[in-house]
Amino acid sequence: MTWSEPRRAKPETKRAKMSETRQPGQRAQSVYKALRRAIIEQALKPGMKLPEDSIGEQLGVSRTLVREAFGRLAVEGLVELKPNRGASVAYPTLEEARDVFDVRRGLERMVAETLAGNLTAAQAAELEAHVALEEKAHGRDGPESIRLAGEFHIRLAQMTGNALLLRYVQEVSSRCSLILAIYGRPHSSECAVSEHRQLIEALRAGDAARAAHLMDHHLQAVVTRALLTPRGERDIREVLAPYALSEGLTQP
Amino acid sequence: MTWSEPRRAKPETKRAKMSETRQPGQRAQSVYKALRRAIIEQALKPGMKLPEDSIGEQLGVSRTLVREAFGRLAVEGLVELKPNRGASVAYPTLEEARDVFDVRRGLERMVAETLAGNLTAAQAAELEAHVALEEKAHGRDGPESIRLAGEFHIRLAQMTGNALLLRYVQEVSSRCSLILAIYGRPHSSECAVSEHRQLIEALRAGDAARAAHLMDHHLQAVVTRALLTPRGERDIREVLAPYALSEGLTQP
DNA sequence: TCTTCAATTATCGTATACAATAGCATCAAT
DNA sequence: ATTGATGCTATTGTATACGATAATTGAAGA
Repeated sequence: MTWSEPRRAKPETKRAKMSETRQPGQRAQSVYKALRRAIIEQALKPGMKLPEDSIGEQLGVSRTLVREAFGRLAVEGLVELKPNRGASVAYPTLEEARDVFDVRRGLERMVAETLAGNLTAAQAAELEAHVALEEKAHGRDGPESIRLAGEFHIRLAQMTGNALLLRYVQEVSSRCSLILAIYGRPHSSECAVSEHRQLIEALRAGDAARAAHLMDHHLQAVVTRALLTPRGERDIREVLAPYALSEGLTQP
Repeated sequence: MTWSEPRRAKPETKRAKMSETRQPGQRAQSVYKALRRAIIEQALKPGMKLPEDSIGEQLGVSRTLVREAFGRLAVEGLVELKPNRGASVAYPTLEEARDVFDVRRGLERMVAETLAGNLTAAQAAELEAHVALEEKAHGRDGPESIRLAGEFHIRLAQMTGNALLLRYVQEVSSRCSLILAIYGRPHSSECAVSEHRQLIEALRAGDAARAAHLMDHHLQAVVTRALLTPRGERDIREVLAPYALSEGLTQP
């Protein structure tokens, strides 16, 4: 590429945003995001071993960056990091699952209370549009439906304008995906569309108490619809874990 | 070292916990904890630059481990990580500060609601004892008083038995320390002892609504007592930040 | 044939090496 | 004297190297 005016320095400093020029730290972020998505979409299944070498090789980076990503994912509870035994996709216990859902209910209640009466017209419209999408994708296309339902909650959190609240909601949402992958029914509808509709209505009306209440019960419903169903202990892990623990052994 | 019974395999697997034998990953953890404490105790002041080399040298580890610690601390919002410019102790804006306090109020309300009516006698007694300590350290020894007040909230979170809730409360507490270091009054009493006493009483009585309400107002009081006092923009940073931002510059 | 021990291999934990970038100082030109 | 360019230095981003630990496999003995 030739520059018509190579003498002037300033225009160059503006970091050309060409697709080729990846700024540093970007690749680490990419690894993190790739793994995160893979876990949430269950391409990497709960409990699966995550060797640093093979993953780095696959993604075209060194172990260093993979390790960095593991660190972040471990903080978020998506991978487990055992000393000298490496990383594996987290396999939350039922107790941890309950903890996550409890916290999630609390956080999303905050979201509802914050948003009640403070939605702009544009925001309300966007939420309605989102629910419409959910309705369209309802019966067919299971994964898409699940993704949309999750996104609804994320959008709500974003609308609060509270960055920390958003981060926490994202984190518990991710972990809920994992949890439902393990303990959820195959076709639990996740979020009933009508419940989302009612919630929007309450937010619009500025009825904080009702909005919070709806959100709380909505998430509670998700739990009872999906969770609480160890579905026949489909995994030997679940069966053996208590025995292993009582013997002081670590589950493989 | 000689083993009297080297044939039996089981006793060996118990990993001897000799003080000399540091298990791997331990050193990384140590670096993390050291930096965390240093930041919270304001040995490392907000905005201070954190060069990887010097810190690693000081702590006797390589940049690798320092970097790992930075990653975790960045997730928790205690350090800021800018590409190619390294790490520095976080310097939360007033807006971020408000976000943190809002989330904290929500989280601790959860704690209060969870604990109300569920305190064992032993737990109640421990809390009373803690408050007694706070009272003793009230006037004198500022730092100690602040530490105790913070610990009270951590102990409450621990008593819920919800590991995730505990982690979040710890995180927001850390960040609140940073925030108060920047925006707090020199001698804000932080937590009024009487408010802690009232809270314990409500928890004991099982009055969830009153407990939540007390907690909420207690933390709100902390904010108004301490925060909201940019104390005369004592730092040029605060003054220049908006201008720098509007010009796309990053504050040094 | 089954158990037990030992050697091998795979993988991790940490340090170091090397390349890239940003900040700074020096110096020339107007 | 001030402004802008240019090379130097410090520090970061990433990869690789090496020692240490755990998994595995194979062999030997019962």
